[in-house]
Amino acid sequence: MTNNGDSPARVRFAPSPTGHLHLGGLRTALFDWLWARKTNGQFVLRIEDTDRKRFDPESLESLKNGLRWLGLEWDEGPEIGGPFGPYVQSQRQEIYREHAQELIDRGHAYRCYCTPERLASMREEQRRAGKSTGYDRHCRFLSDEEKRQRESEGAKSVIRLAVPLEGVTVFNDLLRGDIEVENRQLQDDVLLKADGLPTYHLAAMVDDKLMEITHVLRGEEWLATAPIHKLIVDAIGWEMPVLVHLPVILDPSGKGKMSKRKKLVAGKEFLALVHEFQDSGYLPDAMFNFLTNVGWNFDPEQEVFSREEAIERFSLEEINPSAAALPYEKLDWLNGLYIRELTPSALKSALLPFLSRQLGVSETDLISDRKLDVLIPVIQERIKRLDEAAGWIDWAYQDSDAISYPGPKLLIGRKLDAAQSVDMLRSGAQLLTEVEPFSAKAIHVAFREKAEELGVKAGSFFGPVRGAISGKKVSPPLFESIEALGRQETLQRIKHAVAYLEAHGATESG
RNA sequence: GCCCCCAUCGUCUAGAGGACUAGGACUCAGGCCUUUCAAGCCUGCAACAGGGGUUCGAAUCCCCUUGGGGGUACCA
Repeated sequence: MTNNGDSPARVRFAPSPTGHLHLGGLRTALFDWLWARKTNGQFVLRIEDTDRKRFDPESLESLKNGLRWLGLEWDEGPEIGGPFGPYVQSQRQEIYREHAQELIDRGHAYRCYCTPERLASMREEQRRAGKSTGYDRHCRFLSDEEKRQRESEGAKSVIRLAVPLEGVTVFNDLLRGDIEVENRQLQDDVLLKADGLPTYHLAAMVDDKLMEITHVLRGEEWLATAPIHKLIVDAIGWEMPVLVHLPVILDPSGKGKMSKRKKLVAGKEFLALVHEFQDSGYLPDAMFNFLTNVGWNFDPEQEVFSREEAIERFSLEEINPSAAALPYEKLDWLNGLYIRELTPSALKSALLPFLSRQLGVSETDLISDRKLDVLIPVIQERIKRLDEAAGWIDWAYQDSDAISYPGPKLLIGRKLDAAQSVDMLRSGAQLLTEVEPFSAKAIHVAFREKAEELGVKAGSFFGPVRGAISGKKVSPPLFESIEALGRQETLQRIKHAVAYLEAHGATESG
């Protein structure tokens, strides 16, 4: 029964388009994809749009974008088709209806005429009586006479599964083994709704069979309904696919299932939706690496690995059945690692949309901007997310007179007073008017020599200049920054800083 | 309430009866390096939920308790 990885598996990711894809869903898809690739099988994308009330047309794009972003191309499904289509459940209504009818014919299902109102009041009564809620099977034992009566009245009906009144249902979960549930704990769940559309229970079982799915990977929230699925499959006379219930992903707080809402934990905002991670500048490769190691472990001694390595080693049996919270800090660390491994030009193109948006400069202007070529290599090891780059270099995109100093202190070197700092700035300016070529390297050498000549520490000398050109106390390495800015602009800023210090610095000292 | 699942450092995890003085990673702390900030390197803090069994021997197997999670819809 267990597929150990040699025979090609057919797995499916079957999201319902009711909202944006979140990381839990993406992780399920990732494991699906990994298993399909590992076994040289197929990864099928199926859209479970049987809930007309919650349907959100935009979410379909979000879903597909998320999968593609991570590099999880599907072998069959929407847009590309395949031999088992259609892959959208709303286009398969007739198939479900036939199977529901077959179930009725065989005595495993029945029509229920109960109104939503009756069901609601029934539940209300059950609750009041302190009993557990559940359908009371009112219509299951209707006489033929009564049924004819309802039909002639034109009463709306649903089709419910006739769960055996006694006995136990046993199903197998690959990670947890056999699980037994007493049938009296089960409900006569609805299979076909009044609008003619199936519920998940029916639709998923029918499609998994018809699409020849061998392994079902799904969230643990489905574990409780697995007996129902086993009953349905048994009733039709089919075999169950291998079931693998993936552990739920918890909120960063470790409390409760991760929701699609942003959560504030310890004052920090945590992301949950795939597009949010995309917009924050997480790299697909980093996310792939990260997600693969939640619920499964590549190698306890090796945190970083490629997709190919992951495919090679992945196995279903090794999946950890216990729920896990996402280690966000580890994601940031990994993302920084992947950013550092990029070539400067690859990083530049990855950065373009972020910089353009945050700096207000068009992408085409940025592509030809020489400043970026100098600055990107030096901020590469300083950012963990792509959206952090702008904060490191925004000063280079402001006009010199737009640079505002928060106070004289920024321009005063360590262990120096304002007057001495002015001297430092002037020395620097003098150096910069003469240095040739105007490159980080040459500037560095000149500044070093000057610091020695003046008998001051490098930090005392460089600090005021850094403040002068960037308006910040923390900035990218000084000499690359100066090179990026260019001689004229740098001198301009130093001049401004000197003027500022002379006007405001009299009373201050370092 | 009832049913089901789960349980190793703060977090992600390794561990499938003796190789465990419980390993790795992130975070955090300290140090080195250093023009700020990073990156890098080194060191350190930190866990088998509790109680009973089984066994010569238990983080590993069984039971109970506790804790956490999921389900309890004409949602998926």
